[in-house]
Amino acid sequence: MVTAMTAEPQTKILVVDDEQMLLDMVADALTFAGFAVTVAADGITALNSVRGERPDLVILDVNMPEPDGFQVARSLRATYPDLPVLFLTARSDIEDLRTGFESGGDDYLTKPFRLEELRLRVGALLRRRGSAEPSAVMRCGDLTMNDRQHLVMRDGEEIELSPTEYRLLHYLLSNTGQVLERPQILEAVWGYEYGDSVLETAISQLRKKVDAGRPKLIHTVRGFGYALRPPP
Amino acid sequence: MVTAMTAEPQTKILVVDDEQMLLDMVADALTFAGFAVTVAADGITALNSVRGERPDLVILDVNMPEPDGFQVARSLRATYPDLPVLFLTARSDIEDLRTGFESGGDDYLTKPFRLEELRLRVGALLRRRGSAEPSAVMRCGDLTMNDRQHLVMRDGEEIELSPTEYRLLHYLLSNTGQVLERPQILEAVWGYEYGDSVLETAISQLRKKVDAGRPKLIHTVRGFGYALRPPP
DNA sequence: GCGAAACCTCAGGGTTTTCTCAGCGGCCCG
DNA sequence: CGGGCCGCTGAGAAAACCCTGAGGTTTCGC
Repeated sequence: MVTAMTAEPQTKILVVDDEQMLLDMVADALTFAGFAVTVAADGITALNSVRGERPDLVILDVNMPEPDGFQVARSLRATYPDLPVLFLTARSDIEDLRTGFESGGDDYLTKPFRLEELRLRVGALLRRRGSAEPSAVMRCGDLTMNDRQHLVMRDGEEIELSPTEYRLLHYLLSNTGQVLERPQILEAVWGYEYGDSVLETAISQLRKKVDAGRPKLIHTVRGFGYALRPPP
Repeated sequence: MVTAMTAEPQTKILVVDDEQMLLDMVADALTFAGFAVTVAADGITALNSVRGERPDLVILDVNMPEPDGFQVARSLRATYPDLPVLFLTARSDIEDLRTGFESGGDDYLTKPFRLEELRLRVGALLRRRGSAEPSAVMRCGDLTMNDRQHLVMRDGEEIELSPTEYRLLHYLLSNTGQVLERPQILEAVWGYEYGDSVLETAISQLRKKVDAGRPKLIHTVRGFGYALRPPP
């Protein structure tokens, strides 16, 4: 791997677009502006790339096959609530705009756009985010999750989780104390179009691993949803 | 009659523009969207207003006499680095855009724009800031309800409620002091097509848990309905 | 390709919650 | 003072809600 030898921790940006030409253009412009740019041509690749690369910002084309930009954003939002997302789209439809912001986007740029404007908006988003970087370890009682190392521990013992279980717990942890309604969780962790049973099964599994014997952290709030709460 | 969605402890927005008509339009739209809106017609007034009102977000027209939008923004940035700023402008000049972001703006919208888009962008900025976080605690005397945590307490003690009881109390609390007629409550909590008996039973249950021994909060208004009132 | 792990669906069963109903008691007005 | 309306409350049946295990399919690693 011959990537940058700069000692300076470069800001990483992931650009996702299935249109090769646009992808190149955007990537070049941002690279020229001094960012470390990674690219992905589809949603799945993008999600994997985020997991691996840990970019500081993601630029998403809305109009893609498979998981479109919105779906990718929702998925990201579940696991990385603080990761800024900027949408690119050809349609300037107000409906799209709404969908974009509702799936957790931070900015929205319609094609054709000036590369300069993109650069400026990226700058504004990054400036904001810089100030509020929390530690990567989340906690609730004696349960901890180190997201960088992908390590979950309860009372000193490591807990092994499947990907879905991990994402679910991550979502619960990043909203500790709050009661989360089922559709909300489903949307964040699965990305909609699933029934409640999926959630219930996952919760059941998760409890077996997390709340085994020990005091309960995962609480059912009948009629509403679930909540992660410390014991006292 | 609009049957309001949620009564958030309102988020405050300051709108600054020297064009009266536009100012009104924007202010109205945001008020309708549920924000507490303050207005200012010039930069100086705006700066004073920020000091006094502590808004959660500022919308600035760029093109104003005296201190223009950019100058106001720079001024604000010095004292309130975390206060999000959104620019409005007639010129879509790239130079302006640059100046805007460089003076600390967080977003930039060129006229003409759709009010809906403004609303969405405002939402996105607030979400980031965490300001959209409604403290979400309602109160009546020594009774409190934290809606996010689904936690109801009276005089320091936790009270456990069933879903219906919770929804009912939530509705009463968000209309504290008012006399609510039965059909109104039924529609809000049950969604009609039920008889009065259902309400009466629920009220009865609720009283047992909320007004146990202590001074009455839930009052019957004979011939009309019910009201939640703090003791004198 | 093969096997294992992960995932979704589905149905059975235990609990809690909610609705209905009917009797009781108090308030208002004649 | 008494009748009639209105609202309160308890009990039981019905419904809703949630948990869990099993089975079949897809995904992933080797």
